[in-house]
Amino acid sequence: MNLLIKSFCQSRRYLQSLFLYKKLLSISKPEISTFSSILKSCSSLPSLDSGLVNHGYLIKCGVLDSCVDVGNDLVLMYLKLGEFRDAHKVFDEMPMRSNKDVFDHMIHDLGSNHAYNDVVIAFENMVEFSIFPNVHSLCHVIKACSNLNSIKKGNFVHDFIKQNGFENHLLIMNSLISMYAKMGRLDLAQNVFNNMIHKDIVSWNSLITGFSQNHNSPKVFNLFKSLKQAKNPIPNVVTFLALLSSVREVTIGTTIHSHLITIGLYSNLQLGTAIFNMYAKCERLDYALIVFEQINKTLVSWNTLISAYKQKGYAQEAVDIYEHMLMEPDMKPDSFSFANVLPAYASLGNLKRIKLIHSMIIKQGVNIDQDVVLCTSILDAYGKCSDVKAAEFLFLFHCIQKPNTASWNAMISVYNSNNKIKNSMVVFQEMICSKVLMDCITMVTIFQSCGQMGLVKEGNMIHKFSLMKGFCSYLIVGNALIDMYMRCGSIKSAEIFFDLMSLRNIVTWNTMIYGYMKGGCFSMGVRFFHHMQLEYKPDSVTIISLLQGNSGSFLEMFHGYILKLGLDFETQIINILIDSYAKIGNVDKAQELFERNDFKRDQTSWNIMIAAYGMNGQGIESCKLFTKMHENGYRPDTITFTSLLSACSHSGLIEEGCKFFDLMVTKYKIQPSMEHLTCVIDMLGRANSLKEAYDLMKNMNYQKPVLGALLSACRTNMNIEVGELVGRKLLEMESDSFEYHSLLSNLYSLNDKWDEVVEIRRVFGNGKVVKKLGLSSLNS
DNA sequence: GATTAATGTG
Repeated sequence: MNLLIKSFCQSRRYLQSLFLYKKLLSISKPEISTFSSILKSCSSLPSLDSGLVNHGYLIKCGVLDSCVDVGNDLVLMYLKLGEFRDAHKVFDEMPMRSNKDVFDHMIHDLGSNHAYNDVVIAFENMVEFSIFPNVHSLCHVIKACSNLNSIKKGNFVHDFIKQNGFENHLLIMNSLISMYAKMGRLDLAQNVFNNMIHKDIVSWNSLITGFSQNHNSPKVFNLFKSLKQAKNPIPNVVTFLALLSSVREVTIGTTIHSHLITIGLYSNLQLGTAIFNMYAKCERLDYALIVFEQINKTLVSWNTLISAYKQKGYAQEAVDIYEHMLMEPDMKPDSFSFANVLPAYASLGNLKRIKLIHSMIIKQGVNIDQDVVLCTSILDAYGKCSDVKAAEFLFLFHCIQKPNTASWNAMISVYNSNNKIKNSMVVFQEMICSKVLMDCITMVTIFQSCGQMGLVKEGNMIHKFSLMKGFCSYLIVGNALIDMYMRCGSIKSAEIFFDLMSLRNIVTWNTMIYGYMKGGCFSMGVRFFHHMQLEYKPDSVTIISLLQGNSGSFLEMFHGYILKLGLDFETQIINILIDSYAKIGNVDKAQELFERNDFKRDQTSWNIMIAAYGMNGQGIESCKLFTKMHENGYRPDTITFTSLLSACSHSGLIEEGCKFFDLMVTKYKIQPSMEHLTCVIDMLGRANSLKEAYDLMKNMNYQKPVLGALLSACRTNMNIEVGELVGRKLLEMESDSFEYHSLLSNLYSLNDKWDEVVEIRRVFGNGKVVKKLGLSSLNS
């Protein structure tokens, strides 16, 4: 029975342990170690009543007089229950206080269990009862304050330290530096550091790391210089890790890299990872890859590589690396790998893989409830692939434990990208009510919501809100604000804010130009284009912005600007020109640019030219170019096939299109995207093979937007058989969708199936369908 | 029993 009680307690089944304990008392006297389990149960439940009863029993049977451990456990129980006076009383009355530092023990216990709040409370009570903590406890308390991010509590501990002569204690001072640094109070950290008479390498490292984590590179390098001048202590691995993460220029990085080779630290695994991460951040993925190949590969280094490629926008490469890693023996992805690769799959629109990873995460027993970062990553991935329900589910049932700023932002962004702006606004309001802090990205995202729906009134209110909170002085927020006003058609408001900005960048100018051109104010757009050149050289985004709206008739004029600026050698800009000429139907000019001898074609150029032929009805040329692209050593990607399939579908090349689709799936292993499937449905629809299309969808797990397209195709083809299958499936997935109800009942009505129309109308309930279809006679 | 330490989400 004693054993069973202990095991119940260990598996956190405290009620059962207490229940069994009561039974045990009626039979015999428990073992000493059982008391400790029971006291733990009382404090964990928590149940003060049971605690008091047990205390009484322990006094009655005299255990407390003979056994110090049980006494300590009793003190601990009262402390955890928040009954500090009782705890102190028991402590005071203990006849054998051989183990005086029960409080210190407890702080150690609580600290190791990350119960930071309790650590601080225990410490405050020690101070109140004049029990002197030891050095170890103080270190725990400092760490606890830092994790709680409470400057008030931190100051309290610091005062205690000053008043009690711990000021020359190296460990404690180092902990204080680190605490202030983690709170972002580098001023206070520097103060502590300056006042230290003896400093060791940890003191220096704590401060340097602090500045490095707060993105203050100049300070990091200055401190390093001082450290070298002081000649003592000698920099170590930790120093260089901080240094490397502050490097922004590849030349400096290379210097450190070679220095590390000279002093023989290069073989250090952590440093190796930090070195190639540094190269990746300095836009030198080529160097990064070389270093990665040189060092011993660990899970961390793989994860870092995936993250580097993903962050630089190379989603396909990130995915390839991840899949390569899976092939390595003994390399099992962890939550870092998943959080890194999910956004890559999301930007490739690969819902199937996202679901697969989600199930892998569950199978591996990773607890996403405890991992906000991972949960947010999955949520966002679903959102980007239009699975809003899955994203909502994750937010509500997993992130809800502790959604952070990023989770909230992700949820707003999910609604934005799926055109559910009303929901974006609701989430934003809920976010204001929650205790989570907002940041610049929150503001940028919510301005996107307003801009997308033209909600100028709301946008204006949130503008005031962010002025109040001080977000408007950040460039990204200001730029988003201008974009919002422009999209809402409030050009005047955008201009006023633009004039007031104390700091602008090229994005600011591009946003203004984009807004003017999109809004049809061509002459203002051109004026800004000229004006910006006093400060910035136009980039590809500027050119795209110029070519917005119905500015096609100005294309030749803009082409002239580009020539004058000498930008006609930049691949990205030529790509845009090809695309623009194609869009106004001048495929010859597009072809001329593409075939120019000095044009450095890239993958995108080929994709764009394939699409250019396609949108002008020259599907056969698209197919020829596809072959040529292949001959030139380019591997077609998902966008190539989007262009190719839509070219085939536009030009009625049904057989070719279906062949390319098979090629894409079987040879290139590319997961069909929504666009691919929509093209295929269109083609099969023309061939009146909608049943085949439906079977294809079955293998794609029925993605809603694609099914919607299929239903439309059925309506066009008057195919009631397949249409019914698809329509019913869609309504099964989203029964309240007006769009699907209306599509299905439209199909029925076209086939004169009026009973079904009425049934659909009855299920949907509010008569909207009928009204929209102009069938008001049925309403009466 | 203790202080700095390579990879993650929007």
